[in-house]
Amino acid sequence: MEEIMAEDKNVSHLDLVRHSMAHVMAEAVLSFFPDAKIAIGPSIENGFYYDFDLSRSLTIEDLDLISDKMKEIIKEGGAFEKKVVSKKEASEIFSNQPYKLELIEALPEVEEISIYTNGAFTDLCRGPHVESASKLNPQSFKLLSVAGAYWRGNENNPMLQRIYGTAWSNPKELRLYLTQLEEIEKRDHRKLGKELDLFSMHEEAGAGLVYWHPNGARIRMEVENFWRAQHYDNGYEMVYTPHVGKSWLWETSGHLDFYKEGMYPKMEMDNADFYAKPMNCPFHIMIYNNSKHSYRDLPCRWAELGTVYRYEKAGALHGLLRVRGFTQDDAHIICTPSQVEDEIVEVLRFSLEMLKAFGFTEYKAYISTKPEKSVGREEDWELATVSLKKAVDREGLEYEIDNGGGAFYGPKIDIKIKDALGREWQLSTIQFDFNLPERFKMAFTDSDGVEKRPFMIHRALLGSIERFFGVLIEHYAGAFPVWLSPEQVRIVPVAEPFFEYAKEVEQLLKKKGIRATADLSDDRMNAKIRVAQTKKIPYALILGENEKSQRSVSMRPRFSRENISMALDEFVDFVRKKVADKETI
RNA sequence: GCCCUUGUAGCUCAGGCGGUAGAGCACCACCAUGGUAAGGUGGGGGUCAACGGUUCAAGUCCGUUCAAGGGCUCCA
Repeated sequence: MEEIMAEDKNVSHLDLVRHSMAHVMAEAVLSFFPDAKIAIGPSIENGFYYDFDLSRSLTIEDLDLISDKMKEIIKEGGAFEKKVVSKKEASEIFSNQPYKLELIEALPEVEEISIYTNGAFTDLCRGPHVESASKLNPQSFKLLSVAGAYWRGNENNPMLQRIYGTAWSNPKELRLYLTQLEEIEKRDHRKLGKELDLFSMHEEAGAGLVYWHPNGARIRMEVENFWRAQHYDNGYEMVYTPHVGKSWLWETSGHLDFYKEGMYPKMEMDNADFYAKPMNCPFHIMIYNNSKHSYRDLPCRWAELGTVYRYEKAGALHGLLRVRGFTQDDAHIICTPSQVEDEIVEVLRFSLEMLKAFGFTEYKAYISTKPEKSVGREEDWELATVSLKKAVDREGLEYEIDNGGGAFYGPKIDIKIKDALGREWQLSTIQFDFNLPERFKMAFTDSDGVEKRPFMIHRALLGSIERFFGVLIEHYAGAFPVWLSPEQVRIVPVAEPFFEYAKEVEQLLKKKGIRATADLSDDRMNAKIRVAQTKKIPYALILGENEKSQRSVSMRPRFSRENISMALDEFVDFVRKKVADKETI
C-alpha cells in the first residue's frame, strides 16, 4: 500500500513538472512570438503540450530555439506565483487573449479564478505548479513534435498549432523514455512489414487496402486455420456470405439511415442499388430467417471470416491498424433469454483462450452500459448487462464500467490486451444487439408454442485479421513463434559439396510439414547465416561433413551465437513439438 | 475532412544559388568460397508520385491532385 502511495505521489509530482513545463514553454514561445494567442497547455501521459495561434507555421528548427529558451527560463528559476482574481479582473488581464477570454467566460460566476505568473508569463490556470522553475531540470525534457489541433477539439473551430513535449523527473528517466520510443519505432509493423516482406499497400490502387504477400499470407493462413479449428471445437458452425447486398438489406438493417457515411457508395445494376458490406450481421440474419426455428435449435453460433469495407477518413488511415477493407473474425450467437448468461460466460472464456494462444496474457475488460438514447426493452438490457458483469467476474478479469457508454442497440464488453511493450490494444468485442432482431423480425418458437424474439450477440475475438496482424507483428517484433513463422527453418550448407545433403534435409522437413528452405545461392555460408538471422527465421541448420556423415544437423536458433548438434530425426520432433505447443521459440 | 511535414532505383538515402540524376544494400553475370552475422569484379535498373504552370532550360520554383508520416476530428 505504501508503495502504491509513493508511486501515486510520484506521478502527481510528475504532473506538476509537466504542467509547469507547459507554462515555461508558453513563455518561451511568447518571447519569439509576442503576438501569439495562447490556448491551453495541460500535462498528459508522458509529457505535456500547449496550443498556440501563431502568425506562421512552426518548423522543427523553431523547436530547438524554443527548447533553448526554455532552458534559459529554467536556469533563471523564477517562482510560480499564484494570485486569485475576480472574473472581471481576469478578463482585463487577458483582454488580448481571445481563447483565454472564452475560457474565463465559461467559468461559473462564483468560482475564484486563479492565475499563475512565472517570470514574464502569466497564465490562467487552476494549478498547482512546482514552486519555481528552479525545481525543473533543463536536461529532463524534450520537445517532440508540432501538430495541428482544433481549438477545443472541434473541427468547426480554428486550427491551432500544438507543441508536444515529454518531461520527466530526471535525465535518466527521459533517456529511458526516449529509448522506449526508439524500440516502438523499431517494432513498427509498417517497417517490419516491408523488411520481412509481409504485406504492402498501394497508393495507385487505393488507400487503406491491404495486399498480403506470401510471407504474410502464410501467417494469416496459420491464424485462420487455428481460428476455424477452435471454433468448431467450441460449438460454432462456419458460414460464408456475399460481399455486397441490395439496398433492401441495408434499409431493413438501418445502416443506410445511421451508418451511410461509413459505407462505400452504391453500385447500380439491374435498376437496383448494391452496397459493399460494412458488417456481416444482416447476412447472417438472412440465413437465420431462411427457416423457422424452434427453441430446441438454439443457440445458433455462426462464424465467418467476413471481409467488410468501410469508409475511413483519409487522415485516419494508419498501416494495418486502421484500414478501409478488413476481415472480421465475426460470429453471431442467436439464443433464447435463458441461454444468454451461459453463452456470455462461454464466449468470454473462449475469447481469452484464443488471445492466450497468441501470447497475450494480460487483459482488461471494459463494459459499456445503456446510453440515454437506446432501443430494446428495459429488462433485456438488464439481463444482458448483468450477464456481462457475471462473466467478467467469473473470469476474474480486471474491468472498468463505462456507464451510459454503450451503443444504442445494446451493452458490450471490449477486451484490451497488453503487448510486449505494455501497450494496450483493443481486440475482442462482445456486443448485444436488440435492434437487428427487431428490424429483421427474427423469431423462434418457444416451448409454449409462442413465437418469440431471440437474443443476438455479435462478437469478434481478434477484432479484424488485419489489425490483429499489425498488433502481432509489433508484439513479437517480427520474430514470430515457430508455429506462425512463414519460414521455420533455413538450411545453410557449409559449401557446395553439401548441397545434396541440404536438399535432402529440405525435402524431408517439408514432408514432415515443416516450412524449410535450403539456401543454395552462391553466397558464402557466413552471408547465408546473416540472412537467416535478419529474416528472423527461428532456426538455421548448418550442414557440413560432420552432419552429412552422421545424418545430423547443427542448429542455430535466431538471435543466438550458439549452435546445438542433434540427429535429424530429433530435430524434426523438436520443431514439431514447438509448433504443436505454439511455443515462442 | 482539417493543420503541418514528406514523396528521387525493389529498400535506405545523397543531390549548396534551376543546366535533363548518384551511393550502399537487393537483383543479374562471372570469379572465388569447408564451419556459425556481409568474399571480389562487372552489369542491368529511374518519364525524380501524378497532372498543369513559370522558364531558353525544372528532381530543384509555383499550383492542383494522389499517397505516406505526425496530430486533431470521427469511429455501429
